[in-house]
Order: sequence, then C-alpha cells, then structure tokens
Amino acid sequence: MEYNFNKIERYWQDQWSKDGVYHVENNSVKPKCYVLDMFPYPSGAGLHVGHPLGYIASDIYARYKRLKGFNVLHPMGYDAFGLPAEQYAIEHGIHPAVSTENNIKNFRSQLDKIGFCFDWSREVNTSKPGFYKWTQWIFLQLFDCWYNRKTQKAERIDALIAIFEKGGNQNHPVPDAKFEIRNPDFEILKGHFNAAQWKSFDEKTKHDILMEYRLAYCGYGEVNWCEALGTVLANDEVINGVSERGGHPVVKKTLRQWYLRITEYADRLLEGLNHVDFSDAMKEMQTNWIGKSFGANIQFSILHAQRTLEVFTTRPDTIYGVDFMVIAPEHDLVNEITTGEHRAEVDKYIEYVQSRSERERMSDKKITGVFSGAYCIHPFTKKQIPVWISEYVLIGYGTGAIMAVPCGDERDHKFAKHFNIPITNIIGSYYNGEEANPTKDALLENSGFLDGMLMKDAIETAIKKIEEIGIGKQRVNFKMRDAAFSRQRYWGEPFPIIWKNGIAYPLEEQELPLQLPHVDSYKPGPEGEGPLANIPEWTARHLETNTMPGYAGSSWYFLRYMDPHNEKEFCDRKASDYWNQVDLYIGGTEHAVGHLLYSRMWTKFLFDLGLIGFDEPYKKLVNQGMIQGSSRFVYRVNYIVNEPFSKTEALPFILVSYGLVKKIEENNETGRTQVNKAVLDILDAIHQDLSFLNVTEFPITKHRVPVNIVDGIELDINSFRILNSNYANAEFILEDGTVYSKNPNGKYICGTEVEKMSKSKFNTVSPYNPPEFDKNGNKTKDESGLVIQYGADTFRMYEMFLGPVEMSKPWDTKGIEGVHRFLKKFWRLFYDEIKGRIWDNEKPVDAELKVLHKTIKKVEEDTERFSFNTAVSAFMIATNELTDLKCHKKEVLEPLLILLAPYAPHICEELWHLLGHTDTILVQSFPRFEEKYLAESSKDYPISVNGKHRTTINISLDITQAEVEKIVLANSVVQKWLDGKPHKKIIFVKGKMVNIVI
RNA sequence: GCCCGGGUGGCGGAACUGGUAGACGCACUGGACUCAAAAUCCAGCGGUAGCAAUACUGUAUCGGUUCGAUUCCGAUCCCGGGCACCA
Repeated sequence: MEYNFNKIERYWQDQWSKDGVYHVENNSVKPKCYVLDMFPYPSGAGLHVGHPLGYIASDIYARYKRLKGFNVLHPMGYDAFGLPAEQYAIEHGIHPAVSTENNIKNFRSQLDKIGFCFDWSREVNTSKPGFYKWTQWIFLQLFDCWYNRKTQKAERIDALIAIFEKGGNQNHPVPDAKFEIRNPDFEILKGHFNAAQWKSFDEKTKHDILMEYRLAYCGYGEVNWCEALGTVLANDEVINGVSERGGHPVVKKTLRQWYLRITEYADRLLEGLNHVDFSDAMKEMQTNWIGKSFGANIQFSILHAQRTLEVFTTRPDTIYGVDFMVIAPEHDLVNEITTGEHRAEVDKYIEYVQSRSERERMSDKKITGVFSGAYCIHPFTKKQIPVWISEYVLIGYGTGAIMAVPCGDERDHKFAKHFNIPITNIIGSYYNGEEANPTKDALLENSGFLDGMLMKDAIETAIKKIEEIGIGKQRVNFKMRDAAFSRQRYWGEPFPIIWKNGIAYPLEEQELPLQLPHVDSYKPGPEGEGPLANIPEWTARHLETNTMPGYAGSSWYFLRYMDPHNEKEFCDRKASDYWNQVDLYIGGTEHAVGHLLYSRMWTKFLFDLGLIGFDEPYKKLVNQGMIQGSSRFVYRVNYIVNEPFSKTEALPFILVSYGLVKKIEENNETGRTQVNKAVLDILDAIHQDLSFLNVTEFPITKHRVPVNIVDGIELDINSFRILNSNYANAEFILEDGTVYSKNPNGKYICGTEVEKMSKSKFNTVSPYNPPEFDKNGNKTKDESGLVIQYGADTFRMYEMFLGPVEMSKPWDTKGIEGVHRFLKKFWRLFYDEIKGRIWDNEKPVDAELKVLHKTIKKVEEDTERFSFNTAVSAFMIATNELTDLKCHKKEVLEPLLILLAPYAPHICEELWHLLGHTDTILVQSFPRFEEKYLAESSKDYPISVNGKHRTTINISLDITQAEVEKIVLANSVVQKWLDGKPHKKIIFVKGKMVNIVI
C-alpha cells in the first residue's frame, strides 16, 4: 500500500470541513489559547511560498496546543483595503471591491490546500461594511476623547469641556503636537484661557480648541504631491524626487489631514514593552522609534529681531561649544531672519529642498546648507553665532532647530568642516580635530560656569542655570510624531464626519456604517482631495472626503475574531474577557513599528474606556523571516553594427552560459576568445554577409528567466525556447564552450541572485495554483504547484525544515525531495508496498521506547520554543532509527503519530484511522515524556589536551574528579600527548568534558 | 545616513547556558537490486598531507578575554529589513 498523498489530503480536507473540526466556541472548560497570524493583504499575485511560512508555524503551534488540551482560537482574514487594488482599478477600470473579492477567492483556495486549522466561520474582511462599521465606531470614540495627562488615560471630551467651564485650561495645557490648525483667537491667548474666556468663545473657536485635544484630530500636514498625475504619492512611489510611474516631478504640498494623537501614549507604549514577550530587537526598534530623550529647550535671542530661536538639545552641557545654529528649511523663521544679500541663495536652496524626500535628506552623505545672514546671541558668552539653514535638520523633530556643537556631534562636525566654520573645543584632548567625539566623560573646558565639570554631571547644572535665567526649560522629547490617519484615496474606510462651517461633527452611531459610495472614476478630486470629492451626493452632505489609511482595520482586527458576527458591538466584553490577549502573534518584522505600535495604542485606548480588560494586545510575538526569491539569469550576446540602418534581425539570439560570462567579467582573456569564437562559428553557419557587423566586440546583457524553467541552475532549453517566440531558434554557448545544436546534452548554467520574491522578478514559487477555465467552463490549465507535486504535508514540513522561522532565507525548491522521502519512509513503518500492513501489536523493547521518548522530549521542547526546523529533524532521526530497529509496533508508532500530527496532519489522520481508530487524531492527548526510558549510566566523554579534542573515553556518570583523573591519565592517547611531562591541572565538567592542561 | 537582524561545507542548516564544529536534509561520488529506469538500500563526503592510523587547519575579516570561543568583548567588511502614504 502506497503513500497516496493527493488522495489522502483531498479526502481529509473534505472530511474535516464536513465535520467542522476547526470550529471554536467562545466558552469551554479548557484553558484558552489565542494563536494569531498577521492577516494578508490579498494581492492579485496570489500566495507565494513566503506567505505561508508564518501561517504554517502558527498552525503547528495551534494544533500542538489543542493536543495539549487548550481551546485554541486560530482565525484568518483579510486586510483588504489598500493602494494596489485602487491602482489596479485606475489602470483596468475594475472596481476594487471586485478585484479584492476575486483575489480573496484565490487566496482562500490556495490556503485551503495547505491544510490549515483556521476557523473560517470567524473570517474578517476589513473592507466589508460589517467590519468597517466598527473601525468607524472606534474612530468616533477617539474623536470624542482626549488624553488626561493627570490621570494618564483617555477620557471623554465632555469631561474636558466641564473642566474648561470650571477653570479654563490652566491644569491641562494644549498637548502641542506638530500639526494643529491654529485658531487666531486662541493664538492671541498663547494657548491659555480661563473659565470666563472659554465661555466667551464662539462655537467655532471652542471646536478648534477641542480639536487640539482630541485623540483623533484634524490638522495640516505635508504630502508628496505630483501635479502631473494630479495625485498624492506614497513615499515608495517617489524615486529621486520624481514619480515612479511616469517620472513626473513631485513636490511637498500641505493638505488637511487627520491624525491620531499617539504621542500622548508614548510613555505607556514604552512602559508596556516591559510586560510583553517580544524579542529584544523588536523592543529596541519600538523604543528607538518612540525615541524618548531628555534635554532642554533653549531660547536664543536673534540679533536685530524680536523673536527668539528655540532649539531642543539633549546635551545642554555642551552649550559653550555652540559654533553655529541650524534650522530646518521649513522653519517659519527662515523668511523672517534671512537678510537681503542672502535672500536669493536661500530661496534657491529652499526650492531644492522641496524636491527632496525626507529619506533622501536623512541618508545623503553630501552636505548641503546655506547661511541665512542672521546671528543668534550666545546666552552666556554673548558671542554672535551664525544661523544656517540645512536639510539635515528636520522640522518634525524637536523644535526644527538645533544648536550645533561640532566637537561633540559628527554631523555638526562635518557641516562645520565643509563650510569652514571655526570649531570651539570644549573637551580638551577628547577632541582630536579630525572627528567629533560624542563622549559624556570629558571634563569641560572653555565652558564658563561649567568649566572643570564632568559632562554627565554638567547636564543637570546647565539645565538649572538655563531655567534660572529664564531662557529655557527642561524637556522630554519624543522622536515619534502623531500618526497621519488620512489618505486622499478611494479604497479605504470613509470617515464618519460631516463638516459644517469649518467644524467637524461626528455622525450618530445609528448612521454607521457610512458606506463607501460607488464611484465611476478613481481620479483624485480638486486640490488633491480624495476621489470622494468628485461625488456630488457626498459633497452635498459635506461628508469628509479623505479615507482612513491601511492600518485602521489592522489596529483592532484581533478583537473582531473573538466575536465576528456581533452587530451590536465591535466585540462583546464577555468574548474579549474570555479570549483576552493574543497568546502568540506571528508576523514579519516589516511591521515592527507601524502596525504593532498602532494596534498597541488602540488597545490601550479601548482599555482606558473600559471596553476591554487588557491594555496590551499581543502577549508574545514571533517574527518570521522573509523568504527571498532566488532569481535566475541568462546572458545574451548583442550585436554592434558598422553601418547605420543595417539589419540585425536575421541574426540569431545567442545566449552564453554563466561560467563563461563570469570569466569575461573577471577579465579572463581565454573566456573572451572562447565566446567570440563560438559566436563567429554560429554566425558563419548561417552563411550571410556579415560585413555590416562589428565582429570583434559582442557586449553581453543579463536577462531574467522564470525560475520554473530552471532546474537548480541548469536552464531547461526547450521550455526556454517555447517561452518567447523570439527565442524559438536561439542558440546556446554552453558551460563547456560547446554549442547546443552540436551538443544537445550539454548544460546551460544560469546566473543567480537573491532578491525579494515578486512577480516582476520572475522568481516566485507558488504552493498551489488553482486550475484555470475558459468562458465555457472548459479547463484550460490543470492545478499545479508544490502541494500537488509533493503534498501539503511535505510542503508544510519543508517550509519548517528550511531553517529557523525568524530568519530570512532564499527559497530553493531542491531540498523538498528529502522531506518527501522522509514521509514516505515514515509511511513504510506502517505499510509496505508489497506486504501491505506491517505494523503489529508486539511489546516494544527498551531501545524502541528510548527512541520514542527521546523524540517526545525533543519535539515538545522544540515546538514550545518555535524551533520547528529541529523538530522536523527529530522526526527524521526517529524514523531512521525505528527503521534500523525494524520496529513496526503500534505501541511506539501510535504516540509518534500524535506527535507528528501538528506538522503533517493529513498523513497522520489517515494512519490513525488505518490503525483502527474511528475518532479524529486532531483532538487526542499529546504523549507524555517519561525520563526513565532515557536513563544512561555512562557517557563518551570528549578528552581534550590544552583545549584540543584528542580522544573519547566512556566513563560512568556517577564518578568523582579524582577517579576521572586516574582513568584519563592512564589512557594511552593522553599519555602520548603528555609525553612524560607533568600536567598542570585537569578540568572536569560532569556530563560534559575533560580537559588536561599541560 | 540612522535603527534592528544576519554571515558556519558545493547548498539549507545543527551545536539551546563558553565544553566532541558540521546533527538532519539536499547535491555529489561509488556500490547493491533491476533487462533497463524509477523507487529503495549500503558506503563516502570541510580543506591540506597521508594507503591508513593520524596530524595540521577551519564557523565573514582582524584583534582580545579564557584551561577551552561558532558562542563573550572591541574594530572592520558584506548581505537583509525598517525609516512614518506599500502592506
């Protein structure tokens, strides 16, 4: 009886679905476990082998936990709003809802073939009104709340109004983010008002003030504006200052935007990291992103000006080392302070910066800047300090201005050197004149009242002094900015907001969901507004025309899975109390700071309102690595012609094998001659007048070929010729220098490169491609993919076998054979092709039980610590050992089957039933490991001399140091290495090793 | 540029807390079975020298700590991810 994986897998997938074995209830006497994957964006390209890596890992863990007696929630859904669907709509005129629906169907059919234990009755889709109704609802709660810094939590806006009516905003100053719209009345008061003033404000002013406190608020922000495309572009759609599509110029444009006041949660987001099980790297990334730093804001008075220049610095101790000031090109002082003679130069510079993305400004090594002509007065030395304008200072960070201390800061140093600004040394020998030294350990020099102090200690002293003389204040600064929460797009959640007389009013809860209306064109509205601005019925109601960004739905979707069909609430409190936090969340590091921080914030917010009972969404996070594509290349000979207009079309395409190309790249002359000769031989054979051709030089260009027509690195020449009619008669210069038409058995070797896996790079490998049909329902293409070729069980185990889940690695299909062989071998423990059933009911012996229990221990430990690759090897080792022992005993095989079921559920369920069971293997109990079967009395100790391994001696495990020394010194190999010399000491680590030091 | 991660045979990787480097698998080589092929089984497989026993060498590079370093520390190089409108 053969292992017929296709039949087995189809049968059990059907059966499981019929029996509803994956259906999960919200109440159970069992302990709960919530295992979640980051849900996919259903792209048109479908699933490739990189997607399921995390899903398989979580699936194994979920199945394992089920065997361990847990009630496991393991859902899946779709993050279905997004830019690509809208772009596709613009290009093909297909409504995003339609293309998204199709993509989801395709994803689902692919996912189903891999045998996941998802409870599909809980599927969520962020673009469905039933889902986004609650995204809108949560947004309205954010809009209706402010962050009370006194109580450190979100509270209703009514409470704030009550506070204002009683005592103005004395105790609750404006949060002061970067993006608010300033109301002129409010501006006059410099942000402070008392109860009487509050009551005297008109409706508009009151709302403007409240807007400055709301957790979801409106403000102004800069976007990448492309006039030619008439649209706002994402950062990755802008390359070198021009649009990726079409290469049109892109400039910054200020538009009204929605923001989330995530900065108010900065401290709690930071603190919360102490209570979650994320990797240190992940915590570090989030910590750095939040970027909490301590320092001071310092006012520098400007020569001949009323206003002062405020800088933020973390190093007020270096204030005497300030040699110049730098302000961001967007700083509102630029205009005011630029002097006449520098005006033209500054204007030119500002224009240049307009075309630069923030990324470019941060990453460029080139130093740019311009002198404004203005000077600040140093508050202590009274020296004049020049004010420069440079793109390396970002308006969004700190105050958008810095005091530059070249001897202590590398970027300031480079800037000073570049523009020949004299450098003051305040750290003596710590500064060598060549490189800045950011030390805090130097004793300060040339530093007035700070002279002789250790820098570390001087920070506080400096702040005190600065506060004393009233030129600044101690301050905590965050690098994190408020989250931009609107997009000028169609395919996203509409905001449930109506604008009347410049005031934003929320829709009533009964009016939700505010459905996304149908549009005929996805073109942006006037002035860069979203496509919704083109709909008269929409604008007549004065509805907000922006839509929410991609991360809106994903910020809370994990809660919806708990209670996906609830029409009264986003999630019943009973359900969220039962399922509580996600016990295991698996997803890519690319979401390290975006999605994870936003969903952590939303969770804290919902917790503040008492809507859920926990304030961190994910208890444990595992980051899966990326599976990269391994691209393949062929190398084509190009022709140079002597005469213009001469025809090269008649000449054949010639492709050169990689080894020869490599020789040429290495300037190897023989390689060059070999190729030239081969090319000329081929051309000679076509008997044509080649006088128009340059026959001494044949440049070679590199071209991608689809990985599926390359076996490893060897090109399948026939498939290649079929691929493209141009190549039908292509000729090949093979690896050994021969020509394909004369040596049809020779090999053409492709070049390789590891890149992102993507359709455009022809390097995607798909686990499953559904069959294709024509209009009449006739099948035009069979289903295909690794799952069809090797089976889902093999595919699942191979993905895990590739290496640790956390690590990125290139995909290589080659090794899948090995895992497939293992499953066949495992099957042969039970059934033989000739003899049929070979499993028996005999009593196992110690050696067999030892194999079993060793494997239970290893697999359990490895699964618990997400080391799935080593667990797969453990199964292989067990199978090899049992085969060697000729063990076919049910008593050993049955527990092994349960052990393997999370990894390869189909084959295990089939064998489970063949062993005579009628219930499902999926809900059995995980076998118990028993130490007694592994007990050993002795060990082969490695014996080293001076740390070098020389021999092994089998020594009893319960033995003293003195006895070991005696045995070891008596050993002939050891005596040879001692060579009569006395030993200095003998290191004996019980159960590990022995080392003799001479 | 900044932040985070990674670098071990021809390849994917193992070595979990500083203790036998290369488990397991792929590829490759030789052999068995077969008319043949597939499948399966057996043996070999980091490099250098040697028939072998064995010796030297070897975990990106350089240096350090240690009886002992793939593992800890310092410096350098290379690759991947993120950097706020891709998801």
